[in-house]
Amino acid sequence: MTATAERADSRRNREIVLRTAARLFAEDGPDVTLSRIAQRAGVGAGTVHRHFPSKEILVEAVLAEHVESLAAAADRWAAHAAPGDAVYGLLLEVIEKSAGRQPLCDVLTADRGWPRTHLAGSVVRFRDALDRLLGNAQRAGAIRSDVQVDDLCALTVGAATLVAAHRNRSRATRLVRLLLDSLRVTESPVFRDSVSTRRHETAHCVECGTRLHVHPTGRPARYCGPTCRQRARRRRTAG
Amino acid sequence: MTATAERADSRRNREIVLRTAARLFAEDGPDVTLSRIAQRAGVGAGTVHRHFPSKEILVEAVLAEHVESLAAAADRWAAHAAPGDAVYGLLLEVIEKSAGRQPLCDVLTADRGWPRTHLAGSVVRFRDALDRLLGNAQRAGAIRSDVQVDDLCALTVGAATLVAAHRNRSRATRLVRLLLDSLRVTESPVFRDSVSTRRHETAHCVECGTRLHVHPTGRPARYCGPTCRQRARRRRTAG
Amino acid sequence: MTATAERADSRRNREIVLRTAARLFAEDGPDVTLSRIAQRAGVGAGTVHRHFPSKEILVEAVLAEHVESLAAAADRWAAHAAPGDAVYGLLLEVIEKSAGRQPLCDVLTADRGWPRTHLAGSVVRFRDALDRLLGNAQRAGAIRSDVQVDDLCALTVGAATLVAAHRNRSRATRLVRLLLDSLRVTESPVFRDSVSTRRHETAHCVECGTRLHVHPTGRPARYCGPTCRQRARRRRTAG
Amino acid sequence: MTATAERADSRRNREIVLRTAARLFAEDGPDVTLSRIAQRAGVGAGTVHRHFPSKEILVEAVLAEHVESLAAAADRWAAHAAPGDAVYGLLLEVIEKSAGRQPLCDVLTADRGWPRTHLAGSVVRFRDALDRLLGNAQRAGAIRSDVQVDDLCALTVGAATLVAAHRNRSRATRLVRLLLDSLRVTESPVFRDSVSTRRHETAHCVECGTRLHVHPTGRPARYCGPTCRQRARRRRTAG
DNA sequence: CATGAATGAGCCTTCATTCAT
DNA sequence: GATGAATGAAGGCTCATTCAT
Repeated sequence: MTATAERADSRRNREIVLRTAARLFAEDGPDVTLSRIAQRAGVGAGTVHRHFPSKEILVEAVLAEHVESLAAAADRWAAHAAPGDAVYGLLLEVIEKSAGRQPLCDVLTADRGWPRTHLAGSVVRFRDALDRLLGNAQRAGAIRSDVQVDDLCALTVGAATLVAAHRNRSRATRLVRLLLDSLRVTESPVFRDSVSTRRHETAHCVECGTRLHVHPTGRPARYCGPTCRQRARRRRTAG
Repeated sequence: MTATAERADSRRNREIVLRTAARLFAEDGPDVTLSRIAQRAGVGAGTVHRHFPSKEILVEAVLAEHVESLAAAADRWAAHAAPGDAVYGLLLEVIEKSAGRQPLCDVLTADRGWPRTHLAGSVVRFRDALDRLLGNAQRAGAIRSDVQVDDLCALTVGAATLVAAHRNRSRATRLVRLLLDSLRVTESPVFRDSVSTRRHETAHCVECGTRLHVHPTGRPARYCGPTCRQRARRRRTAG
Repeated sequence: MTATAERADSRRNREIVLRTAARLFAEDGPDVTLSRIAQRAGVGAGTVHRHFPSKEILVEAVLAEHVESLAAAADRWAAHAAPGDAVYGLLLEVIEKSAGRQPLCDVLTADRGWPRTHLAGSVVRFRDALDRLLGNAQRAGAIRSDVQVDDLCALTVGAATLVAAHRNRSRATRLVRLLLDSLRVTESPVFRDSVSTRRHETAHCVECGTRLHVHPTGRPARYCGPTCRQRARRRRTAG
Repeated sequence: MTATAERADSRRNREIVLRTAARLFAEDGPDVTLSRIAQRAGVGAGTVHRHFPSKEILVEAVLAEHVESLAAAADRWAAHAAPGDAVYGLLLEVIEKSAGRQPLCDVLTADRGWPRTHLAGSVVRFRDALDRLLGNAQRAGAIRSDVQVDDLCALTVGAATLVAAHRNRSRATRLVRLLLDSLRVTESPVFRDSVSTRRHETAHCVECGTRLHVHPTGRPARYCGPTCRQRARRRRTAG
């Protein structure tokens, strides 16, 4: 298996370069030099070019991998959560994962011509998955019927930027949750053509967002358990 | 008075360069070359460097002027609008004006070390003005009491990105309005992830965001008056 | 006249770079590096690129100037010499001037696509002038009537190479003169096929070159054996 | 016999690489990359370097093989043709075979320092063989006595370039034959400076180039005697 | 011994900055 | 002051060569 072994070695290098590039792009923006990436990855400049013939292709590969993971997340949420939870859960996950990754914006919304088609495919996969989740949630009455997948993409991008811009990460997250709530159905005609009908019951831990079982009677629970309750108390008394 | 005449000429040149740079940065991103700016401004490369010794300084000057204008807008809203309207109006104006200007994000939130202190001062002025507006609004009960000025800054940045990322500008604007509504007071606990919160009734001019008096019956008004109705019509027919 | 003075300075630089490039191309072939040209010209790398935005453009400029001078020579000979002398004089001058400048070959004969049209124009000018001289000489009976301008171009290129290849320049020149005499009119049949060539019989494996035994009958073998046949097939199917 | 088998395999690989390199050098010039050669040869880059430690050595090997084949051709012509036929036949064969192979020029005439002495030896062998043929032909009166072997080498190189430069291969060949005829003996002074003089009447045996006595009347003789007439007939009937 | 991935020096080119005019 | 040519330090990319598998 000599050939296989060598290929494994090469693939590991590719992996290292990709990961290093992703980190540096996230940290320092898209203007990082290839030499720096190569240096940090511990390989020569030529190795980077062997795996990614041009810088643009490297950028695309990084983005593609990210979008790929987002699409996987969408599939995960679709499989394991109730319609309403799925969209919100996915959006939150995407926002968290994408915070600070500005070029991701371009890729999820605008369609620049990328040298290879791989990325475009991933984006389509993600948008389609998101669209399905959105449809399910709307049919379940968990989200306004006038929301479109483009709205969600732009919202995602904006929220990711918000999170990255905020000095306090946890406040940012809670703010994003508050904003996302705007998408839940209401009777008010904000998006002009919206016709809201039903209102479904869901509840999440105020601290960590875990879904809570809703009891038909009694005071609604705010936390998923003592851990989160205590954590919230600590923050209140600290503030 | 040759000296004075020359100084006037020089100042005009500075203005032209600044304005051209602002336009090109907005259009083509922060990687525009100085030669292009000089060429578009109709001056030589040396002139640009006389007024702005380095590219970073030019970038800072462009940002500073933008933030300056935002601060002025804040003052305007403070002077001429009710507390509640002022914050929302200002936020919308800032978002509209900043859409697509990504480096503005950095400046409003993170404090990168800029070569000259001018920009930092402008940012402080803006934040202070925004803070005052926020306080007024909160005292007037028009905005949640747990919102801080940092939240608003990050929100601004995120919304600006959202608007820039959305393919449909008017949908984006309406989406942003919907999100901003989340900040209005509710009976729900602070930053609660609020499945079971009810939204109260609000309505705003879809053109300028001014709050509208809600009549209990009849077709809801969409505009605050003929001026905005006409403006919206003009945009529709132009599109 | 400040502007004029500066432009004069710049033009001098351009001239220096062009001349240096011409010399180095002639001396060391077309693979000289731009840095070396810049260094020898006593300017920075950027200056070379200001005047000649790409290496190809620089090469073209060098060639164009050369061809330009050849065309001028053609005009000179046409104006000041008898028809017969003019062609031969021009050919000799062109050969002398072009000796050792191999890329000139490409330009006078083959039409590669050059980035700028300037060069193509010069070549056409030269060929037209040469064609006119040729016609005149033929009408005057000073040159064989079956010679075409393409023959002269190729001859020029070959003779220039000959001169450059010969160790003794003056012998080379006299040899070229002798050869040129072949073009003068004779009674012998046109372009007589005057020397016998005999081809010998051999065959080799088209893959590895091993000599093959030639069977007097049957379809000739192309490979020395199954190994090479298979290898060739693999390459063909690999595309 | 593993060692023997391996050695045979290795030698075949060497042959393949050499042949591929020769082809690519001829097709695409001397700037072909080694990777391309390796790829086309169906071997790895390392294999190329095992057989030819540097690119220059590979180039030299290609040239050496070519010159080797030219020397063999010289021997063949010496063995099987009359003195006059031999030189002209060889020159034509060399020219045909070398057309378009510019680096061959350098090798036949100028002595660049090649890393290995192999090539120099081949060149010497070729020049010696050519020299012998030249002497024979001169003694047979088939070629001007003032021609030296250096002249022939340079002429070869020039003619090869001419052929490569001409757009019409068959015209080029005939032109070259015409030029070669200049080397046949005449009564005119050696290497006459001939631009402005008239040519005198000469006639040569079409087969071996011997000068013929020109009768003022009657049909001009084509052959120097029965031998050459018969030889020409044989060739005509064989073709 | 073959393979092909890794290396890194060097190429062409760009562009912020300097400086002579 | 204004101009725009000159500068030269990187940046992206290539490719001959080396080396681990």
